[in-house]
Amino acid sequence: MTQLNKEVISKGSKIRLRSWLKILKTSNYIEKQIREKLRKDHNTTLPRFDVMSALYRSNKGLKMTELSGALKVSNGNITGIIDRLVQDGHVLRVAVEGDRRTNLVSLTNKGRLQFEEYANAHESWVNIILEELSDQEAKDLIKLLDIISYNRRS
Amino acid sequence: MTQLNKEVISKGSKIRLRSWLKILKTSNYIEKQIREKLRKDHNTTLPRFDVMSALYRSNKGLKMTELSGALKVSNGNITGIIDRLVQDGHVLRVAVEGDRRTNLVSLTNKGRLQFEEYANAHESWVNIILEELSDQEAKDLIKLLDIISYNRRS
DNA sequence: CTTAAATATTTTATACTTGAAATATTATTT
DNA sequence: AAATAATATTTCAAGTATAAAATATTTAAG
Repeated sequence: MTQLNKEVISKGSKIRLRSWLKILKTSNYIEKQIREKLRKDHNTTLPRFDVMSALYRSNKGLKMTELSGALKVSNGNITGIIDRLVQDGHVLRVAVEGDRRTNLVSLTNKGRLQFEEYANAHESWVNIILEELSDQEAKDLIKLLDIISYNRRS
Repeated sequence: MTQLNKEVISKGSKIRLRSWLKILKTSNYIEKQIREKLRKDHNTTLPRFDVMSALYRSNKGLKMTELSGALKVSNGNITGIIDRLVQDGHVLRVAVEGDRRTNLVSLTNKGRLQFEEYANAHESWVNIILEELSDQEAKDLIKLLDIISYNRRS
């Protein structure tokens, strides 16, 4: 390999590395603010919010495995989060007749109302955090990020 | 507020929300692959990699508080990670004369060599994951993400 | 100089997170 | 039908993460 080639490759390499570090930094920066808001203003956590969000979008409820699949986390993880949401009265585990392995998890009325509150607050926080981004820039950003996970398995 | 205004605001609102969800999804997607690679190929973890990376860039070592500040994590968190890195022989806690509260943490030779190995692997993983992104797109992406944290305190 | 304030770090309690092992149940194969 | 495979979930051990309390030490004020 020539010296020139090495440089070209190395240059492209670094800009992609920098892109990733920037994505990570931005993501952590936003995530941190949201976690803090959820904790302080609503006494909840991002994982619980995410689980409730997935349940909110489904009518009939979700199985544990469907939840872990949707949020791309481990099965064992979901168990603990659901345990706590059940304690809070936000979520219910319902036995499925015909298959005693499965539980269908769904929001209680309380959980449903609570999530709507969270979701409204969440949307306004995000708008404040991203207020410097124009509509067009937001669209461009989505398009660029789409390139990265274009041919993704999931 | 008129119906039209509501719509305009709501529209802008949603595109920013979608941007954030996309950033998060992309970041998690990449992070997950890197964590898995670090664990399987190098028997280490992302937090340890991050700590070693910060130490690698500093000559004289860093105080615990400087580390937690640099990585934007809690003080108590760093304690545990350093404990494990010390056990591995990758890192050293050196007493600072003149202030017995402080320890200066730095990489051992072993840790320094090890990190260089990690870093090379890391860069090539990132290049593979982001290979669909052209140099120009990578630059554009960075520019857009910069807008978000433009007037950031940190 | 001695109390009070500030700084540096660790400890603690709680919650997340993972992958792997264990359990339980259902479906399939012989 | 009995053994085997597949599916659904929980349990477990280890590591990460936070905020708050506890410790230790240094600095500053009176």
